[in-house]
Amino acid sequence: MSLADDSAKPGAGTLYKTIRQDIERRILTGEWPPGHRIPFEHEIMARYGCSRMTVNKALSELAQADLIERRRRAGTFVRRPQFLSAVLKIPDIRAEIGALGRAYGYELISTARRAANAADRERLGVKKPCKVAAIRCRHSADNVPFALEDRLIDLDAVPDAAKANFKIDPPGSWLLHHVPWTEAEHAISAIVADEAIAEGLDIAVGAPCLVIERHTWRQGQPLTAVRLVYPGEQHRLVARFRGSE
Amino acid sequence: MSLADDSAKPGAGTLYKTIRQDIERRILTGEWPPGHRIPFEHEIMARYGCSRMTVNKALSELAQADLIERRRRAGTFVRRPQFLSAVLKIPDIRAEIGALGRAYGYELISTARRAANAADRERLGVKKPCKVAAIRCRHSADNVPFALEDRLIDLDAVPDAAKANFKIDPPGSWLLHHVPWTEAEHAISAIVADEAIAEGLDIAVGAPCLVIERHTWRQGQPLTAVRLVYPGEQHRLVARFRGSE
DNA sequence: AGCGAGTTTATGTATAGACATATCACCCGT
DNA sequence: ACGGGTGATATGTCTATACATAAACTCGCT
Repeated sequence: MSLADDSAKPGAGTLYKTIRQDIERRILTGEWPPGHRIPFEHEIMARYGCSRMTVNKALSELAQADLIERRRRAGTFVRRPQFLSAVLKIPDIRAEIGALGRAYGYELISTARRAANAADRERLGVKKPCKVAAIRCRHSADNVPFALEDRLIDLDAVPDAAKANFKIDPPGSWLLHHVPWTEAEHAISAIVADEAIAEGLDIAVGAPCLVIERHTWRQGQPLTAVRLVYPGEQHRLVARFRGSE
Repeated sequence: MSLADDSAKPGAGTLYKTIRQDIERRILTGEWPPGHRIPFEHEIMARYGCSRMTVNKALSELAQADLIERRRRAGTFVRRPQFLSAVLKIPDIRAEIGALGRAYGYELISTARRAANAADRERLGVKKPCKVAAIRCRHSADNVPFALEDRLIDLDAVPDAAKANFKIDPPGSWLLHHVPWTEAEHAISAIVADEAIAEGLDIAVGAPCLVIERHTWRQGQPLTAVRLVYPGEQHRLVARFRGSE
């Protein structure tokens, strides 16, 4: 349209991305604070001299990323600051250690297959009787203990797990590559090492440990429950968050 | 129309959502495993009797959610299993306690304003001299200590913080509502309580504690660094992940 | 065989127009 | 004042079409 800024920034290449980034920038710098009403689609389309669908695509993506909220008839608004959230990536331990450039070691401590007792069912969150596999193992990096794992697998939900050989491959890696999941829940807490943990991790009794408990489901059906214990002062979980790439 | 399955599932309401969910279901159940090529857009549009733009909208959203990968000329493919990742929501502590239905208490322990010393600059990650605010405070729930907070704020980046009154409102809440941020990094670890922490949290020396260290930036500029210490056996961080709603 | 140019193809972006739908704002009657 | 009906309006979905672009494939030349 006529104005000098028509050239705009070619930093994006495509129009809708330019629009999206322009709006994102205004939100992130605080120029448009939370609650602020963003111009209507027809205003933006006039401003950039494009069609409504193009504006709509930019705004839809921002809405999908939870940066803005759209209300029919009312308009589009900058969302109140979300909870400070972060994507916590908890990779397969073998891959994690490999990524650190250290030698991965794995040791199966015990394995059992049994009909689920009350404690197993409670832990997995299943009501009906089922068979489970119970596995304990240890991961190490450069021959230094890295984490202890205590896992239950619902063999009715994951029958293939009965055939898998966990003497060589850790169950976490096997499951991640063979079993699709739809929901996962992590709980992170801190404990002090008791005698068994101290011995397993080669640390002092009373040393702090980080505990991650993870439950995984597929379509509401429990698959596995795992408890990982890390030496707390040596291990850190790091999560980084960027406001939509 | 014509085919029996045209009725499909009205569970979505709109066509593109139906398409999106149909594909999502096939991926999540493993019917279309990682690496599998999804039908071409023209095939899907024939299958549902709709226009290409509608199919494209469904696929674009799945691509934005990282469930599929699209390659020109080659087609659309189911992505390999991502890292087991979870969105860890770390809310403002006041809101967190309020959500638990408990009474929030806040106590300012100490506050200082000074030119940043070497340790401050190291911790914030700034190189140039600047002024900082250093705040220590305690959060409690139902009069039971909940967390200790030790925070640095870069006053050059957040000049308004100099005027804020942290005697009544916790700095985390104030920052969350007044300062837009673009990047955050969390590190989670476990420690045992030393004497100062034990006294502050009213727990025993040697008890396990969960530590969250958070750094926040705006456009690469450090804003604040905070260290939160929680009683480790009472507090759990919970993160739940669903495969795109 | 090896290599480069041209062709094909699936996705990527954009358009103008249409109808649907949720809601807010206003007006009107009680 | 209050409640209900009604119209205006911004977003939500969808279509049919067009051209751009990147990458894989084909083919022919050396």
